[in-house]
Parts: sequence; structure tokens; C-alpha cells
Amino acid sequence: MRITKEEAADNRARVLKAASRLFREKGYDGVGVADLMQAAGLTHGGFYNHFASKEELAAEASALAFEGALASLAARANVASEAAQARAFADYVRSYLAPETRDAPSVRCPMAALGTDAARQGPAVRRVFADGVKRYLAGFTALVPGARKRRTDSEAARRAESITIFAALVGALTLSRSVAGEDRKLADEILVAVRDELIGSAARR
Amino acid sequence: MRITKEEAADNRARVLKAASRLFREKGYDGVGVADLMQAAGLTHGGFYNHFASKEELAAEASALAFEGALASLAARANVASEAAQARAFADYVRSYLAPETRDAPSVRCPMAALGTDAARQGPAVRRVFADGVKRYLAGFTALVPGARKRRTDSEAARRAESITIFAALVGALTLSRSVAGEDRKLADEILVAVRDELIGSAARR
DNA sequence: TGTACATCAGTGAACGCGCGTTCACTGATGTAC
DNA sequence: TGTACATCAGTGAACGCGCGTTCACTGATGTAC
Repeated sequence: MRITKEEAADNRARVLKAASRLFREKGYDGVGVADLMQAAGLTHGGFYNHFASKEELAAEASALAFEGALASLAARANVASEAAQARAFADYVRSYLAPETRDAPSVRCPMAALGTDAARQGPAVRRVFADGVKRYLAGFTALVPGARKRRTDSEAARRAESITIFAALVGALTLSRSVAGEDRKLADEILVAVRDELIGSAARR
Repeated sequence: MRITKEEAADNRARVLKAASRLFREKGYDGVGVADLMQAAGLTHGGFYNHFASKEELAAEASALAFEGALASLAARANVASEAAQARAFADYVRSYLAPETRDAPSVRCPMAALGTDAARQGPAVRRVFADGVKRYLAGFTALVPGARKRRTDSEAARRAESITIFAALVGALTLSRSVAGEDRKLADEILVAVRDELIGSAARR
């Protein structure tokens, strides 16, 4: 039952998208090839028509997740006025640390969802992460306000500050998720605390 | 070949300690029961003489890892002078974000090593994490300097700030580890940036 | 204190299961004429 | 444009492997007398 080239490409894309979500939700080892194919409406046997191995898919799926993360940055960066940038930054922090984000890892930040896992994966996945983190940090630095106010600051200082803020975002999401199943109050407290600290601290500059 | 009660208790403790390290290094799913027993010099069959299941061991091993983390906090907290507390805080941050810490997850912070994994584990492990994070945050807040200088600050503000700082520590370690295998320069930059930001920002208060 | 026996930590084979991967097969698509 | 055949995406059974867990067995320890 051979199918159209476009259909095949479509199927491949659906497997990739499902993988990008499922890996973030359950971890690389938490999802099997059969699950992934089923999520795309296919049977497991055809997997190797599209991907050389599960690890190759994991690398491609991680890259797709990073594309999404970078796109969500790009959608908010490069605004005109300083006030608009401050708002864009605050919006981004609020969205990143929303309880809905914590409860939907499958469509959110790959670094928070798969960061620890990625370090234990093979070279293909690790390369995607190294590249993705590098590009993400560059984009995030552009989103952090303060460039105009603190003209004297070096680029290096801006970057160091941006890295720290992003680390706080990743850590907050990780911590909140790790306790959310048992102590929702603590999980929410973590998100609110870091959100208010980061937004408040940016406004105070 | 029955053995002494003390020997048996010793064996159990060795399995537990090995598990506490190996889980942090390779993740809960990255280590098998046979590996754990072998690390303690035993064969896999006897595992169930000591633990009801792998998950129960995972919960106990996680609790042991948290004990270590809490002990490392306690060793530095409760100092006499404000200057001494500032130094203790800076030392802690330097140690937490040292490259050696990044490269030795098996003996370091369970939240950074297993935070994402824990959220996907069963209730026993999740309970240990919820309890551990709660206790750790309380201990960490006591370590963060500023209590004396900012007398007007509420306890809530102190706590929110401490949570943010700790989130930055966890996030920095996670990000650094996720790229360390492929881009050591970026991995080091992340550690240095967050370290200097946190220590500098604490000193400026 | 000495003896007889029950206990139980440790061993290693075995079980069932799910995993990543392979394979023979199907049949509609793509292509050569 | 029509025909004949090669291609190849998808199917589902099968493979080998490692996993968590169980089990019959061993023999020194612990205990009852």
C-alpha cells in the first residue's frame, strides 16, 4: 500500500511533532518507538523508513522543540520603545512561569523539560542542545531590558545578567514541577516568588 | 550462606548509598537493579530481601541524597556575624556552581540531578521530593545574607528572594550540564556568569 | 555451655514483559517506454 | 496518453536483549532447649 510522497512527508512530520511533545512530557526513555508511531496514526514497523534510529529522531525532535522556543522569543523581541521591551520581558516571564506552563511541559521549554536527560543522551542529541542553548541565550539576552538605561554596562555584563535570569526561570520551572504532584501550594509559591522577583528587579533598574 | 545481622544491615546501607549516587548520575531509569547490587558487591537476586521494589529504593535513595544536601547547608548556616554569613553564602554558591560540581552530579544536589525525573516517578519518590525541596528551601533561606541589613523586609520577601537565588543555582547547573559534553566553554560561561551575578548582587545589598 | 533446628541473606537460573530493530510481504505510486 | 514494471511507505510478526521480579536452593547464623 504505497502512498503519495506528500503523504509520506506528512507522516514523517507528524511523527516528529508527536516526538517533540512526548519526549518533553515523558523524557527520552519514557516513550517508545511504538508509542511515537501510534501518536502519528501509524504502526511501529515503518519507523525506520523515516529515521535511522530512535536517537536520530530524538535529536531531530529536540531541534524542533528548540525552534519553537526560539520562535516564542523572536515573537517578543525587537520591539521599538524601552517601555515596550520592559512589557515584553515581563510578559515572557509571566508566561514562562505560569502554572499552565508547568503543567504542560510537552509544549514548552525543552531546556527545562529535557535538560538533565539531554546530558545523558548520545552525541546527536547533545549537539542539538549545545547549539540550541547557545542560540536561545543570545535571543533571550536581546529580550532582557536595560540596554538603554545602562549605557555604561558592557555587553558581557548584560549577557551575564541575562544568563542568570534565564537560569532562574529554568530552575523555578524544574523545582515547581518536581513538587507539583504532591504539594501544589509550594509549587505555586516557587513560580510566584521567582516571577515577582525577576519582574520587580527588572523594573527597579 | 547466611550472614551476620550487622553484615546484612551493612549491605543494605551500601546498596542504598550506591543507589543514591548512581541515580543522580544516570537517572532513575538509567540504572538497573543488577547494577545497583553489583555496585554494592552483591548479586541481583537478593535485592528484594532489602527493598520491596525498585521504586521504594528510589524513594529511600532520594531521601538520602536530600539528607546530604541539607547537611551541606547546615554546615554553613547559623554563623555568628553578618560578614561571616556573607562569606558562607558566597562559599556555598562557589561550591554549588564549581565545574567539579557540574561534572560530579552523583554526589551533588538531587534537585538539579533528578528534579525533572522525579516529577515522572511514582508517589513514593514524589513525596520525598516535595518534602526535601520544602526543607531545603527553608535551610537555604537561612543561609542567604541580608537579614540584618534589611530589617524592614518581611520574612516573605526574604523567602521569595532566596527561592529565586536557589532557582538560579539549579537552572545554571542544569543548563551547564546539558551543554558540557559538547561546548565546555559555554558550560563554563554559564557557571561563572551566575556565580558572579549572585555573589555580586548579594554583596551590593 | 552445648546441641538441634529454624531462619533468612545471598545466589543464580528463570519468568514475563517491553523495548529497539529487522524482515518478508503488500499494493498503490512513480516511472520508463 | 496508455501500459508494464520497479519502487517503496506502511504492516505486523519476529528477533534478541535487558529489565524488574520470582523462586528453589544453600549454608552460616540465630535461637530454643
